[in-house]
Amino acid sequence: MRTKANHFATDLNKLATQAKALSHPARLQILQVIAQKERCICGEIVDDVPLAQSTVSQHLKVLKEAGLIQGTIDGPSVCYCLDPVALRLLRERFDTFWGDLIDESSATTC
Amino acid sequence: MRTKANHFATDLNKLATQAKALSHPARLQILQVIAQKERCICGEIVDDVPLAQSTVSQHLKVLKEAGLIQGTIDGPSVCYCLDPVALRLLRERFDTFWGDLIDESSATTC
DNA sequence: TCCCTCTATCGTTTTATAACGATTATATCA
DNA sequence: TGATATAATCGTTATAAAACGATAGAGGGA
Repeated sequence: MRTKANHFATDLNKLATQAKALSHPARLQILQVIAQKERCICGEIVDDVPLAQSTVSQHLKVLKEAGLIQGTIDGPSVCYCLDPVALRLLRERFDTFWGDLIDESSATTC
Repeated sequence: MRTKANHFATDLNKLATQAKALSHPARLQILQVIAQKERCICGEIVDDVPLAQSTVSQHLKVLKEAGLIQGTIDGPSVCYCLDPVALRLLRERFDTFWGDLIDESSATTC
């Protein structure tokens, strides 16, 4: 799609990009699985998520490109773990956004 | 796309759906504009956002379907405002999700 | 009534997503 | 070296998303 993403403020772009990484239940579940196991390889995620290996790999790529997880090569497999710093930053980004919204609109209705 | 959304837990589906509503910078900006003005009509948003009227209307529909804003007919125009309850709920949903992730992965790397 | 304003919807085009099977590349192990 | 395991990538298909112009419909004023 021809998104006019460059016409918007950079902080909104960043938040939107990372929100998009969170916009699929499989990716949310993958994050939970990684968190639960602390670190794991792709195959373990495939066992827990009702999707084909190639699809899981694709979702992992999206999460990695959003900077939410890290993957390091470990022999024949790849070890995935969360990126705690990025997640904390994202959480703060969201909190700032909520603050902007909710401070100003205390309880207004229309 | 043939999303297997029904194969995932309902809370993950709900969070993913609302994250998707936040996954475009225009929609984030629209939320900010509404919050700033407390309530406003579509035309005011069109003035603030670099998109055509029909595109803004489409984004408003997405936000309304996600339950994040409300729109009531006001004469010839439509008055939009945030849904503070829904936004608070969404924020809590996110916070629960962050808690799940970050409690378990204190500072693990791979 | 006629015109004007406002916004939703329609139709269209372009691009992105989701999903899968099949293939490829890289390591480890025998 | 050859076989196996692991995961990324390729190719394909189907569907959704983003954007716009044009149109339609509903109200309010002259």
